[in-house]
Amino acid sequence: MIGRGQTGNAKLVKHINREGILHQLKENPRVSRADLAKLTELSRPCVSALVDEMIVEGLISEVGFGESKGGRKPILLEYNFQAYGVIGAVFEGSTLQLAIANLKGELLIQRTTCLPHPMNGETAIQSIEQGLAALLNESGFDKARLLGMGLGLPGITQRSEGTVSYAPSTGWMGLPVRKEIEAALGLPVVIENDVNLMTLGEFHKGIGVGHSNLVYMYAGTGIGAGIMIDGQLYRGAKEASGEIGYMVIGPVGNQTKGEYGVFERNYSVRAIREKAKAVLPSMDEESSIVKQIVDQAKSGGEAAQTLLDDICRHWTYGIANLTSVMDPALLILSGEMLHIGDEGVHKIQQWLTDWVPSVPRIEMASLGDQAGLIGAIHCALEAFPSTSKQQR
Amino acid sequence: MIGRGQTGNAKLVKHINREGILHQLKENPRVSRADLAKLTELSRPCVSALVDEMIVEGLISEVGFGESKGGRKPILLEYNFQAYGVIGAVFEGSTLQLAIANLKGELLIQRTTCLPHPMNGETAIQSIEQGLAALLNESGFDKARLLGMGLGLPGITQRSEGTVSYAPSTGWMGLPVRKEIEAALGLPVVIENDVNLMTLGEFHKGIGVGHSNLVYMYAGTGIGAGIMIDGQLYRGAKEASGEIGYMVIGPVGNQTKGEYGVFERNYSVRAIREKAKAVLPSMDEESSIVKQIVDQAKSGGEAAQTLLDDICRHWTYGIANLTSVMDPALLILSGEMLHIGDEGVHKIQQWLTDWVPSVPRIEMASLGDQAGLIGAIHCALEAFPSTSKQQR
DNA sequence: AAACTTTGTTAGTCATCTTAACTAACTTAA
DNA sequence: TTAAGTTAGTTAAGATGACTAACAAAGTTT
Repeated sequence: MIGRGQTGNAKLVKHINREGILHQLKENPRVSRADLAKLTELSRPCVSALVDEMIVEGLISEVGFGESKGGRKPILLEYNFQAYGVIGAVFEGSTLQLAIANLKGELLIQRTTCLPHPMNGETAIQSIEQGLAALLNESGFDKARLLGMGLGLPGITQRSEGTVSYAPSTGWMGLPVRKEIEAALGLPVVIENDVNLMTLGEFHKGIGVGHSNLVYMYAGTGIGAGIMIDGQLYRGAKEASGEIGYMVIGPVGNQTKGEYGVFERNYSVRAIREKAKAVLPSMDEESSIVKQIVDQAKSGGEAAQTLLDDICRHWTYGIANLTSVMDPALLILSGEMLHIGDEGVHKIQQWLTDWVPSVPRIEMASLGDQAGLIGAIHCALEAFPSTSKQQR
Repeated sequence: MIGRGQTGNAKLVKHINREGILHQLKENPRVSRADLAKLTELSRPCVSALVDEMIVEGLISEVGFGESKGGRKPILLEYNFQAYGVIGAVFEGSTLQLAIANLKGELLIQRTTCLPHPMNGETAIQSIEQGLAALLNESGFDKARLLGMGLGLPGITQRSEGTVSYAPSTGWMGLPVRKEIEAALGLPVVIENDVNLMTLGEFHKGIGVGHSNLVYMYAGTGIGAGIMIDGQLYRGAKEASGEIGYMVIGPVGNQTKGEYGVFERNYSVRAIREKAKAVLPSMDEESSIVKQIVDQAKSGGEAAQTLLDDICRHWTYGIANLTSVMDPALLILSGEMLHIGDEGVHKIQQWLTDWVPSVPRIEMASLGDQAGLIGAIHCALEAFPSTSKQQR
C-alpha cells in the first residue's frame, strides 16, 4: 500500500499520464495542451489539470502563443529543460571526462582531465570532486539543482551494489565505488560499464536514435558490446552481458581464469599491435593501429593487406556470433573498427550474408569519444528523473 | 480511447488487479478472498468485487469451506482450470505431436502421429485437422471451449505474419501457414520456432521454473537456442534470435547463403555421425550418436575419447559465446548434449570457468521430447488468455 | 454465555478520468 | 462589418474503481 484513498496501481495511472505528457513534451517542443491531448490520447481537461500541476512544480513553462489554426491561439508549452541538471563522468584509461547537462541531455559544460599517476580509488574520487567543483564554478550552475551523477567505468559493474568486479588495469576492483563518491559529492550516483554507456549515448543522441533494439560493438583496448532491448539496456544476470571479449575466437591457448578473454587476447588493439610489428616498416604508438595497417595495405603492402583481412574476418566472426544470438535491427561498430573503411565494411557485410540468416543494418558509431559521456548523462537522467525532485 | 467513463490507463488498473488475483489463484489453489487480499495487497472489498465478477464470467469457482482460523470459515476459491482449453502442436521431423491442455497447462490428452511421405503444406494441415478431430472425439472435449492453438515449427517463424522463412528440409517456406490452419480449424493459431517452444516448456514446467532469465541450448539435427528475458521469449528483430547454429565455430569453408550455419555444419548430429564413422566399429543409425561415442570411449576407445573431447570442446565454444553475450542466470542443455554424462558437464564447466567471467548455473533439460509440446501449450495460453473469452 | 477473531459485505469517500457544455479568441465569407 | 464557423482552454457533472470504516456472519476461546 503506497498512499491512502487509492491503491498503488491507481496512483500509477496518474504517474503514467504525467510521464506521457512530459515525454511528448520532450519529443515535441512548443506544443499546446490541445496537441498534447491528441498525442497522449487523454482528454483536454485531464491534460490541462496535469499540465497546470506540473507548471506549479516548475517542470513545464508556458512560452507564448502559437499561430491560430482558425480559432483561438494555442498557448505553447515547453518542458523546462533548464530546471535541473545531471553530471556525466567517464573514466577511460588515464583520463576523466566530466560534464554537466540539462534535462534534455544537452551538454552545458564539459572538461577532460588527466588523472594523476599512479591512480587509486582515493585519487580518482578527488579528481571527480575537484573537476566538478571547477565545472560548477565556471558555469555558475547551482549545485542544488543537480539530480545526480552517471559514472562510467571499465569492467563489470554492479549497478545495484555500486561496486566493480573484473576490471583488470584499474584500481577499482571490489571497492564500494558508488557509496564513496556519493559521500564525497553529496549526490546520488549510478555506475555503469563504459561500453554500455557508449551504447546508451548512440541510442539517445547518435546513429541509434529511433532504434529500440540495437547492439553496439566496440573493439579497442578491450572488446565489448552493449545491448538495447525495447529501449532498455540489457545487463544480464550478473551484469556481464555483452562481454564478447570472452568469446572463443582465434587460438584458445592455455586460457585460465582471470585473464582477458580469448577474442580480446587475439584481436584487441594490444594483440593487433603485436601482429602488426611484422608488417609495418615503422609503428606509431600514438595513432590508430588499424589506420596504419590500412594505409600500408593501400600503398601496396601485401602482408598488411593479409593481416587486415585476417583482422576483419575475425571481427566478423564476433559479429556473426553476436547477431546470430541477438538478431538486432541495427549493429553499431566503434573503436578501431571505425578505421577499416568502406571496403572493410563491405567485406564484413558480404561475409555476414554468406554466414547468417538475418543480417542487421550496420552503421559506424557517430559520437566519437563523446559517446560514453553522453551515455553517462542519459544514464543519470533515467536513474534520477526530474519528477523525483518536484517540490523543493 | 477504449471505453467510456475511464481512460484506457484507468481500465488498465482494473485489468492488472484482475490478472493479479488470477495469477495468485493459479499459484495458490484453494485460497479465500481474504487471503487473496493479502497476497495482492488489495483491499478485501476490492478483491470481493473482482472475484464476484470473475465467478459470473466462469473463470473462478467457490469450492467449499476451509478450516476456521479462529473466526468465520473462509470460502475457498479455485481458478477454473477446466473452463477452457488450448491445443499444442509440434512438427518435428516426420512426426506430429498434438495435445489438448487445460488452462493450467496440464495435458488432458495427447497423441503422436507419423506424417505421410512426401510431406507438403496440404497434407500437414490435413494431419492436424484429423488429429485434432480424433483428440476431441476421444476426450469428449467441447471444441467451443478451445481458445486456440500453439504450433511449433522448425526454422525461423514470423509470429506476427504467421509464415516461415529459412526452414530447410520442410515444405513450409514462404507459406501463409497460420492463415491456412486457422481457416481449416476455425480457431486462432500462433506459430513459434520449435526451440523457442522447448525453452518455454522448460521455463513453465521443467528445470527452468522460477528462472525468469535463462538460455536454452539445443544440439541435435540442428543447433539452436531459446532466450528468456524477464519471463518473456526474446525473438529479435526478424525473429531470428538464438539461431546459434550460424555461429562461426569450427572450419568455415566456402560457406554461401542458404546453407546451414557453420556451427551446425560442423557439430550438429549429421556432422558428428560423419566424424564418428572413423572411430566406431559399427554405427546404429537409430540410437543417439553421442551415446554411442561415449560408450565406445568408456570401453577404451581412445579415438572415440578424442572425438568426444573435440565435440564437447566445440559445444563449449558455443556456450561460451552465448553466455558472454547474454550472461544468463541459468543455462539449460538439451538434445544430444543430454548424453555427454557428468564427466562431459564437468569438462564444460571447467572450460567455462577458464574462459568467461560469469559462469551460469548449468542444468540438463528435464522434459524430454515433451518440452516442445508443453511449450506450444503455454504459447497458446499466453497468446489467447482465458479472459479474452469471458462472455460467451 | 461473553468476548474475541476472522471472513465477507455494505455504505460512504476520494481520486481521477470522462463527456458535455461553456467561454475566449481567432478566421472567413457574405 | 457582421454572422458563422473553428480551435483552445475551462468548468461542471458523472462514471469508475480504488479505499476506509463499520457491520453482519460464523466461527473459537475463556
